[in-house]
Amino acid sequence: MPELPEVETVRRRLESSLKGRKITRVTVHWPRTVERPSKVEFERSLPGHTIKSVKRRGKYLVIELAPCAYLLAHLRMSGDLIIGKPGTLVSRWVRAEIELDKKISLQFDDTRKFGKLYLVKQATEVIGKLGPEPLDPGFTEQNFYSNLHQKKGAIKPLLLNQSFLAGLGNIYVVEALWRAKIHPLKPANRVSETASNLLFRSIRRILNEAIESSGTDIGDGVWDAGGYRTRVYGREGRPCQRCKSLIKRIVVGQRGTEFCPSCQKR
DNA sequence: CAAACTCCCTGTTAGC
DNA sequence: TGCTAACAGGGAGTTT
Repeated sequence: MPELPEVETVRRRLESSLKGRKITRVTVHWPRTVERPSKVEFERSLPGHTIKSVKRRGKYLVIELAPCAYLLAHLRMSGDLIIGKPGTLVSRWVRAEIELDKKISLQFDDTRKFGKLYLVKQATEVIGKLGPEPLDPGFTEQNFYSNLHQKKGAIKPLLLNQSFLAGLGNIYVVEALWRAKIHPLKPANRVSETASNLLFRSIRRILNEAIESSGTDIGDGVWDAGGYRTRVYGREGRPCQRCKSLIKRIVVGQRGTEFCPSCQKR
């Protein structure tokens, strides 16, 4: 499911096609896909804008427009953005189509309808409360540890909290905790500085590797086109790749959580 | 403040 | 074989 590496993959794929294009027409097929403003406002306001840049913040795609507006997309579970031809839908699940000049169209493909589009004056209206960007060079392991140290809840739900750290979802949190040998239920404030530093580096390494592989191969026909192979996620009952113990699965914060019972101690 | 639950959805799968 | 119910998932919002 699209987490930071998958959104970054989409961003890289779209950037060159979209930059400099002018929006000519917008058609929304599933109104609830547009979170803000209304479907009608969205369709009416967007045409005439030109795309200045295509960026990413956490799991959001941030498209900067001229004059002064932002188009943001959150892919949630099954969303994808695909370049196609105007009027020719790339799948039966296209929820919105944004036609551009040069006869191309940006199509929001989303089987489960959880994805969202936003048209706002300021990007901060949508992404203002996000936590630090894990790959931002200005975000250090010292910053990470001092934030972590103040939290008393379990580490796993904390890492999924987008206002604590932006961009991680279930897959990469499970992978990072395994790599750093930390139990998903371990209270954040009881993670040592050494372990916190290792976790920080594990998160970065996993995200970088996944971006290089164009995302994960997990998913049932949706979002499995990447080459990143998980070591623990989705591998309950199979041997740990470090110690051969069998991977266990528990539920933490209503989410399935695989871990190695002997490598990852509480 | 933190944890638990609800909602939004559909394709897949386990169970009968 | 064919059906139904359960399930997965992100994250905002609500309740405990």
